[in-house]
Amino acid sequence: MTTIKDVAKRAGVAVSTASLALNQSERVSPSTAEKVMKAAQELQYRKNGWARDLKMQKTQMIGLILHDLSGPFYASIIKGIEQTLLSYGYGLIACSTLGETLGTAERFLHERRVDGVIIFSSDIKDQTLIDVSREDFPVVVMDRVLSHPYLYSVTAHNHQGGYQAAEYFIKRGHKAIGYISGPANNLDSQLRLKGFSQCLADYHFADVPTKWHIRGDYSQQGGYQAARLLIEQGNLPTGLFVSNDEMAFGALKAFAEAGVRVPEDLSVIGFDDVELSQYVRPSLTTIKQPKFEMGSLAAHKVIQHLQGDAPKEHSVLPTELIERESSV
Amino acid sequence: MTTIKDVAKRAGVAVSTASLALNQSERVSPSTAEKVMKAAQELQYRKNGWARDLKMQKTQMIGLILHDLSGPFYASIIKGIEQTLLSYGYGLIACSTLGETLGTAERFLHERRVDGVIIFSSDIKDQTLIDVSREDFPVVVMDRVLSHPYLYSVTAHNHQGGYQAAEYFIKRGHKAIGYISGPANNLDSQLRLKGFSQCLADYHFADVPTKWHIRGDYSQQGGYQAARLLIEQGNLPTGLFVSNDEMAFGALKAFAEAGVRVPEDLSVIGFDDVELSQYVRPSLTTIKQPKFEMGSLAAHKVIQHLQGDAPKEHSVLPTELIERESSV
DNA sequence: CTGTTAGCGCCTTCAT
DNA sequence: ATGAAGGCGCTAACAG
Repeated sequence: MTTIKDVAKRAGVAVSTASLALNQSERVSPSTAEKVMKAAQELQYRKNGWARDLKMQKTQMIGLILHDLSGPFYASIIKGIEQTLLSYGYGLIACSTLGETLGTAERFLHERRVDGVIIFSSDIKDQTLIDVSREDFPVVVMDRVLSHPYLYSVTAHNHQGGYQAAEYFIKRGHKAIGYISGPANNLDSQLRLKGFSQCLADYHFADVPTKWHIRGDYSQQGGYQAARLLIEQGNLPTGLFVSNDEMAFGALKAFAEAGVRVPEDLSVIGFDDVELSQYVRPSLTTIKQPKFEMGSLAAHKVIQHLQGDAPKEHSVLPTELIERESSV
Repeated sequence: MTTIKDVAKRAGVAVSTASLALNQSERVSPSTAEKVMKAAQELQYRKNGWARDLKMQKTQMIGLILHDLSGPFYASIIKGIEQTLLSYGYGLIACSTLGETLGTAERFLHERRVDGVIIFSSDIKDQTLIDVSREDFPVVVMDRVLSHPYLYSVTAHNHQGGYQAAEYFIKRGHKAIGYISGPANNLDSQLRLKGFSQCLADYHFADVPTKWHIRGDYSQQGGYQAARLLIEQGNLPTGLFVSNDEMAFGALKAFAEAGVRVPEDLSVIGFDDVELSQYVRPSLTTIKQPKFEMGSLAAHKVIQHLQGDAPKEHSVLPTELIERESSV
């Protein structure tokens, strides 16, 4: 392992000089600079980023903790985060909390390996986040709202989104309305349901009967199975709100297989507006979350905090119903 | 920023003792251990991961460099990598090469921030990989094949996959065959095309005429536009091979909109077997890459190398045609 | 069982 | 313009 020392020795200069040269400082003569560069080249020198960070007391990197690194839902959010971070000269490194053990995520959280983190994974407990956030380690959550110093949140207005879905059904004259919800421990899902029920109540409709309220897990398979359940009960609703697009895709598959026509027999509304929503057949009516903006805003908050600018604690971004072919 | 020194002082012990206690060593008496723990608690001590890594000369983390952190195609690969890494006690951190600047990716590559890397992004040049790989920094590429010490590769048998697609069309009696390829600089795409053409030649078919060979960019939009182009030419082929599933989704949308019936008027075959392929309508016939295995194998190679076990340099995994509704 | 000492690789005053 | 020395936070001999 060749270090800056080796480079200095080979170039015949002091370590400090080598350091300066390697960092393009002006304070070193062109000739020595060149010598150093040449030596570095010859020795295949690679700087050790962590040693530098240790000295500098910062990494210029923000950690992103996701439940599932590759969920389609995260796509735009990540882009939003990445772009904003980049514009401030920060890098993004991501990890997931998929495996039982929180491995890497823990290390980001507990070992000061990044300058701040953005979290979108309900696998991390509230208490952990509270414990871990501090003045020089801001935390932004995107899947819940937590009030604590150094802890910020950016979420979509899930309640509103649920409300919009219900209102759509009501205004279109649907009477028989069903709901496929997300994981029980998931706050987003709870809020969507709450908004949905609220709207039903506001319009003096009965709440969704339990036989039409199936719990899913936000996966395509889960949506498929939930829809199968609905189908096997006979007697389908005419409007079905599925609390995320992925499950909606699974549900659409199940309906297609069972010969249930969407939207003729059954209108389906999803949630998220994943890119693919417009590509499935029938294309999916859905509640859009402003994902790119959410990501961008989350990144802004981390950076602003790091720069001492005290950003707004909680931001809730509006949702929007996007009508496509799956509903009528 | 509270350090281990502060903890030691507060607990009234030496730094080394504190270190031992904090790392659950047996060599420290329960009573002192407790004192240390208590002090750490009170001071809200967080260990500094980099300092530890610096000392230990390893991070126990592998970097994953993707073109686009959230492409659906990566989903299974990431799971494969993650699971294997985990079983060896390694963590995974990922970054993308999306923004113009390779920012974080560069830092992984050049600054020894991880113990090894796995790469699936054609944004990184061959030469960079060659320069950067070394005995104590193994590199595994998944989007190309490179021969160099400390550089390993895991790919799907893209040539074979292309061949399978063509053979399917031929055996089903298709005479008019089209092709939507990927980005020009993409090796995978080139191989798929080559395999496809090879098969055509083997069966004494003419190669795909240029008017039916459209270049895409592996995105849904790209696939959509490519298909539009095909449609506007009038005169469609009866069999269309699209070199990845994402583009195929876009193409299916274009065909649906234009009233081209799939598979009655036109059979479509994709490539990858992304999870969603089975959920779109019509579900997509596609060439499956063993993504999970590929990821797992890539991870194994990094680890094996790190453990001094000299893994096989190149691995090419077989593809498989999965027939669904989009072809006949 | 615990403390002393010596770095890991790097950057940065402070001299020269 | 360059060099010497100190230290970031941590761990690991080596003594005691």
